[in-house]
Amino acid sequence: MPSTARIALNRPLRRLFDYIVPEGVTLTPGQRVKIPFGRQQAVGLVVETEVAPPEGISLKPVQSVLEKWSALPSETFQLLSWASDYYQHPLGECLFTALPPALRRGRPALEKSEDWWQACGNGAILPATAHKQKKLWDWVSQYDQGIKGSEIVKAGFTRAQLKALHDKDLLKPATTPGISSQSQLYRAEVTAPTLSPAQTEAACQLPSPDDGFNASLLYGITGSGKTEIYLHYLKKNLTADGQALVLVPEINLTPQTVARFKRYFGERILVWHSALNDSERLNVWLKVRNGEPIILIGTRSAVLLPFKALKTLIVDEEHDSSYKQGEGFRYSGRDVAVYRAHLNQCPIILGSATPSLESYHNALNGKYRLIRLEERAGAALPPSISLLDIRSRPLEGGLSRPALQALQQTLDKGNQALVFVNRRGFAPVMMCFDCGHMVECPRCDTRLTYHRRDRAMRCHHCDYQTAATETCPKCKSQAFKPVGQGTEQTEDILAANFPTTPIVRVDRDSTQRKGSIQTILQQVNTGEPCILVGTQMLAKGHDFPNVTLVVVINADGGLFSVDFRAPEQLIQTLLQVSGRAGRGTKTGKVLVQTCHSDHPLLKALCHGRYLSMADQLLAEREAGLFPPFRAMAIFRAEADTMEQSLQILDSIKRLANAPGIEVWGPLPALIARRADRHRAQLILNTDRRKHLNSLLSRICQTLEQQRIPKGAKWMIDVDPQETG
DNA sequence: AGCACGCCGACT
DNA sequence: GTCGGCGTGCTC
Repeated sequence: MPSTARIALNRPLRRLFDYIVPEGVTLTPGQRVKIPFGRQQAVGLVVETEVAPPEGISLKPVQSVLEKWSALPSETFQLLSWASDYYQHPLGECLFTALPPALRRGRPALEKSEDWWQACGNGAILPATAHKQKKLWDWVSQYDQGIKGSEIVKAGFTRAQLKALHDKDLLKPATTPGISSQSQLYRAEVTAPTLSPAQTEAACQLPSPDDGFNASLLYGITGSGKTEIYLHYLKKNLTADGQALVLVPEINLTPQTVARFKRYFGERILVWHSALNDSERLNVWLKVRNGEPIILIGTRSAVLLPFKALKTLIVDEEHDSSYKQGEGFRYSGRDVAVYRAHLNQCPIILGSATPSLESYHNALNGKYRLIRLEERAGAALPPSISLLDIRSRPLEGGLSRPALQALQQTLDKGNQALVFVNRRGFAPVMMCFDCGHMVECPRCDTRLTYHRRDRAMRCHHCDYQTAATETCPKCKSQAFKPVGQGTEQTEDILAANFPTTPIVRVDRDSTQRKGSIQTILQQVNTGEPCILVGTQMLAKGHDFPNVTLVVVINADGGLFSVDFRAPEQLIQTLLQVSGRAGRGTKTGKVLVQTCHSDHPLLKALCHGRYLSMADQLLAEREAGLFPPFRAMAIFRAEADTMEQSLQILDSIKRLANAPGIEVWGPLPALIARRADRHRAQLILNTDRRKHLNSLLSRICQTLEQQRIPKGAKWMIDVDPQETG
């Protein structure tokens, strides 16, 4: 009697499909197979073997087995199954995200561009005139396991000769799996970095790898040297045959960061990020899968890779919101990393100068060990932060007199300054002072941002743009003016006030135009006096040793937001950007312009104690019944009309009626219409996470059975980052 | 997600 | 009379 295997496909289906396992074939979970599916053929991943065949369905047999080994070793397979259930995303799609694109498409698991060749047939049949081809055939023949195409080219043959022999069936692609050469010696001779007394003390508190699962929250203020601690930890604790994963936000994965790790670990360092092409991804994936003792520095999705010998995890800037995937399989890279460490019984270090309230809460309740590093490396002191009340003060490009004076003084001393503006473009709104008209996006419920450099009006929520006009498009009045500040405007005002000083603007627009952020920052790296103007981009991951003054144009945006995470995010951003000041031996100063200088949060900011602010914010979260005290999930819907979206969510609300589950909504999203799609959401909130998970499971299963109106879509977001 | 089957408008 | 629009139904 033939056995039956349950197989997952890379389709948005919350179900699996059963196939007959051919005689003489044994399958294991995570193994790649080719299967017939409807009229097509597809790549599948084995989920379960020896299952009872369903009744009344005639099963098709597995067509072929792509490799003998499992693409997803058991620990990785368990991790992905857990994530599929936790985030309520179809198992098939979750499993396939752990494969590089080439393997998803059913390509062979061979080092790509590293094509392998084997000799076959008899080279003697070649005519005497083809002596070069004969030579190539003889040469390849000596390698029983096959040889890489690149080696063939290196040996002085051409691709054309290779192809000629392939056509004559004298060479064939090698079928050996791409198990490449095992461990070389990796920079064992370079010793761990020297730590300061404070760093040493922190490092001593980190767990030994033999302690099994152990999560540490490394709270290290900016400039305290967390990276040295990571390097030191890996150097001291990672054995020669172990693998390690260092997760970083995309923006922090710079050549400098990688170079720093390579100084200590040489070729043992590999990277994983969005800029890799398919063959690079495949090659890294194979090394990870083969258990080569690598240290992988990667962004979010690296946490899903099939490590064979993972011994240590590090999540740098663990508070960073980019760890949460914002679409499709909406997992949190940080949270999956913690679960992975747990599965693997290995240590994990979460590092941040501004820990997330979730992680901090876990540290307070003893789940994580809290390690504090509140001293800057070297002689540097933390920057002093002060508020600048701008009520009834005249502003120029958003800058008050005292701020301009402070900038002047900084430049006079030969130092650099940074001006933080939270909006790109020239002005976030164009308004007519005669008829009151404001230019809106025709597809979204938003205003168009004025980009003066390009004479364009752009929507920052879709790709709409139109030419800017001199007069009001509605009443043709001349009294048509920009309202509010953007980076372009601040740049202009600074240029007018400091005509001899270089002004360097850093935002998505300027970096897109001039290539990388690195090129733009060359100017700053000279150390000569200059003023940096920019958005969020400046707040993360860059060191500016000569910047001694940071001016924050306006801090009030996040103070009264409807999003419960807004205050936390505001404080984090302000502290991150403050951390740019006074990195070298010079003490930094931060001026925060605000209309609410008596706001408790901003007052606390001046005392610069992040954890005491976090305590305060946690108390507010607890009072408001928000995470991390409660579990939260959001159903979102989008459709051609708001009625449709609300209707879908209303039907979900009926399904969600269960004891202990609070349901808020449905309500239109903060930006209700985006790219002509009408969006709404339904919030589920509870103190019973397990209960919520099984409820979500039932709802999603039911929803999948129901048919949804044509243009409409629903999605589920567990532990949402954004509630707007 | 694909992909086919299936019924209604403008073309050789 | 056909080509093709995308509605809906299914994939072991």
